[in-house]
Amino acid sequence: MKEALTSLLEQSLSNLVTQGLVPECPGLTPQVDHTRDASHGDLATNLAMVLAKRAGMPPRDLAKAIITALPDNTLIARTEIAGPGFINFFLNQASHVDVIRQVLGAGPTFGTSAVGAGRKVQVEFVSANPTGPLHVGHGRGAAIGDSLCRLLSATGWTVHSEFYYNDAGQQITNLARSVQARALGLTPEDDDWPADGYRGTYIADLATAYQARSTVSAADRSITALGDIHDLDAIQDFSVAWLRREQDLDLKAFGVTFDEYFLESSLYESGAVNRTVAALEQGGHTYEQGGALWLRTSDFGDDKDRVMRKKEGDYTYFVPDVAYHLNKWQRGFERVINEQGADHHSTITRVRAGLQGLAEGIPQGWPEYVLHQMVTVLRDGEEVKLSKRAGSYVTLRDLIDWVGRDATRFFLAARSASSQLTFDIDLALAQSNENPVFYIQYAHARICSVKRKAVHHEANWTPESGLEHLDRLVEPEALALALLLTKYPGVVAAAAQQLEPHAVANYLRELAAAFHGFYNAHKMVDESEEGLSLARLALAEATRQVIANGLALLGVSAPETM
RNA sequence: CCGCCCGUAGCACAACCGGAUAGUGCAACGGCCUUCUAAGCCGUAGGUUGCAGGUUCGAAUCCUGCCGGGCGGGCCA
Repeated sequence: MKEALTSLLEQSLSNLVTQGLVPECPGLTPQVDHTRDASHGDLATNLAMVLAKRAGMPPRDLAKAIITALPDNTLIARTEIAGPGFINFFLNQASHVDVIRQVLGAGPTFGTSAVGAGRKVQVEFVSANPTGPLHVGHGRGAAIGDSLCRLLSATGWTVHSEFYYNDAGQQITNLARSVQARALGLTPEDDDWPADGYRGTYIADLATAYQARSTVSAADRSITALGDIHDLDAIQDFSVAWLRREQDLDLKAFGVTFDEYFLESSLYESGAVNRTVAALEQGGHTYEQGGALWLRTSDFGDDKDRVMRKKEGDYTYFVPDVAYHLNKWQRGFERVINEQGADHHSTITRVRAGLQGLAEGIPQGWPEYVLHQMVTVLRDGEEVKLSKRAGSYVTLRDLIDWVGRDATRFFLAARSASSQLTFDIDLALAQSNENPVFYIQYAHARICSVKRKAVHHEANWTPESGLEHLDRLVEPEALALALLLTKYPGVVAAAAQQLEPHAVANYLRELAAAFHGFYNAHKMVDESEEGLSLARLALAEATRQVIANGLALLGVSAPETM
C-alpha cells in the first residue's frame, strides 16, 4: 500500500518537473507513513514540506500542486492538505480490505521477503562458557539472538546460528578445581576452598554425578565420568560436558537451538591461533615490550595498544577471538552478527583491529554487533547480583519456571536491546496472567474459537468464502484492523534490517488491541447476516494468521485455546 | 580522566529513525457478560520527554554543555 502511494507520488513529481514547477531531485523518494490519528487519514506524506524550499513555494501550495498532478488511480478515496503541509490520503474501502485476500493467500509466508537473496549470514549468540547455568543476561541474548535468526530467515537470508565457548582456559581449570574440592568434602566456606572457585550449589551436584560415574550427553559431546577425584583432567572433561548439558536443557526449555557449537580449544588445536599471530607479526602490526607481545590496535581506532601474548607465554582472550572471526570469514559469511552483552563491548574494537591487521580484505565494519544492555533482577525490592561465582544469581531456568517460556521470551525480546532492563521477579509473578504476551495470545485463541463456532454453525462458513463479501466490511474498527494488517510486511522488513526484534512485539500488541476492539464492537458470527459474518470471519482469520506469523518470529507459541 | 549505552506518567517500557494532540501494559477510579473466550472492551485520571542552549517549517529524536544511572577502559574473560 505504501509502495503504491509512493509510486503515485513519484509520478506526480515527474509531472511537476515536466511542468517546470519543481526542480529535479535525484535520489529523492517520497516518504509515505501510516498516520497516528485516523482524522489524519490512513496514510500521509510530508513531501510538500520537504520540497517547499527547493521549489520556492509555500508547502501548502505545493501540496495542492502535487495532488493535482497525481495520476488517476483506484486506491484513494480522497486527499486532504493538513497542518503545515501534510498530504493526507484516505483510502477507499476496497484498498483497505484487499490485504485480507493477500494474507489468506500467503498464509505463513505473509510478511516474508527475499531481500536477503539467499546470502549467508552467521549469527553468534549466548556463547556462555560452561562454568555455570545460564543466567538472565544469557536469556536476553538467547531471546534476541534467536529472534534475529528468525527475522533474517524470514527476509530471505540463509542463517547459520552458532554458539562459541571456551572449553579450556583458566576459568575451566577453576571449575575443575571447584568440583574436585566438593568431591573432597570441602565447602566454599572452608579455608582450603580454591581462591577463585565457583561457589554455586550446582558444583556439589556435579561432584556427586562425577563420583557416581554418570554419563552425560550434551548437544556436542557425551562422556562417562571416571570417578577418580585425583584426575583433574577427567574432572574437567566431565564438568564441561555436564554444564553443557545443563545449558542445553535451559535452551531447549526456551525453544532455542543452534546449528553449530564452536570450541575455542579447536582454534589452538588446528594451529589457527598461531597462524593468526604469525600473520599479524608479518604484517608489522606487533612489537615486544616488557616481555610481552603487543598488537598496535591503536592503528585501527583503539585508544591504546593491547597485549596479545603475556610474559608467561599465554595468549590474551582476544587473540583466539580474532582467529575465530577469521575462521568465520573463511567459511564464507559475508555477514556476521554477534549478539552479546554490552559488558563485552570493548572487544569490538580489538577484534576488528586484529582482522584489519590480517589484511585479508575484511571490511572495516565486519562483523556487526548487537549489544544488549544489562538485565537487573529485582526480588523483594532488592537487586540480585548476577555473579556467576556467587552462585546466587537468577538463572534462565528460574524465570521459565516462574513465569513460563512464552512470557519470558516475550519480556526479554520485546524491549530494545540498547535499553537497560529491570526484571522484577515479584512483578513478573504477580502479573504472569496479565503479561502483554497473554493479551496477544488471547486474541489468537479467541479467533480460533470464533472459527470453531462458525464451522459448527454452517458447513460453508469458512474464512475463505468470506473473500467474496469483503465489500461488507465498512465499520471503522474493521477498516482500521485491515489497515494494520497491511503494515506487517513493513514491520518485519524494518525489524530485520535494523536488527530490532522488539518492533515485532510492539506491532503485535497493537494488532491484538485492534482485534479486541473490533471483536467487542461487532458480532462475528451472526446467522441473520451471512455475507457480513463471512467477511468478518475472513478478516479475523487474516488477523490470526498475522499474529501467528509474528509470534513465530519471537519464538512464542500461538495457542488455539486458552 | 576517557569510551559505549541510557534518562519519557507512580512502576516497566514504546514512539514507524525529524512529523501533526508523546503512546501501551501494570497500578488507581467509573461503567460493560441471559448472545461468538471478561486473560476482553469502553471511559476517567496521570507528562515542562533529566536540565540549559542550538540547528529548522517542525525536536523525545540531531548538535553542544551540564546533571544522574549502567557497563567498559587488566599481561582477567
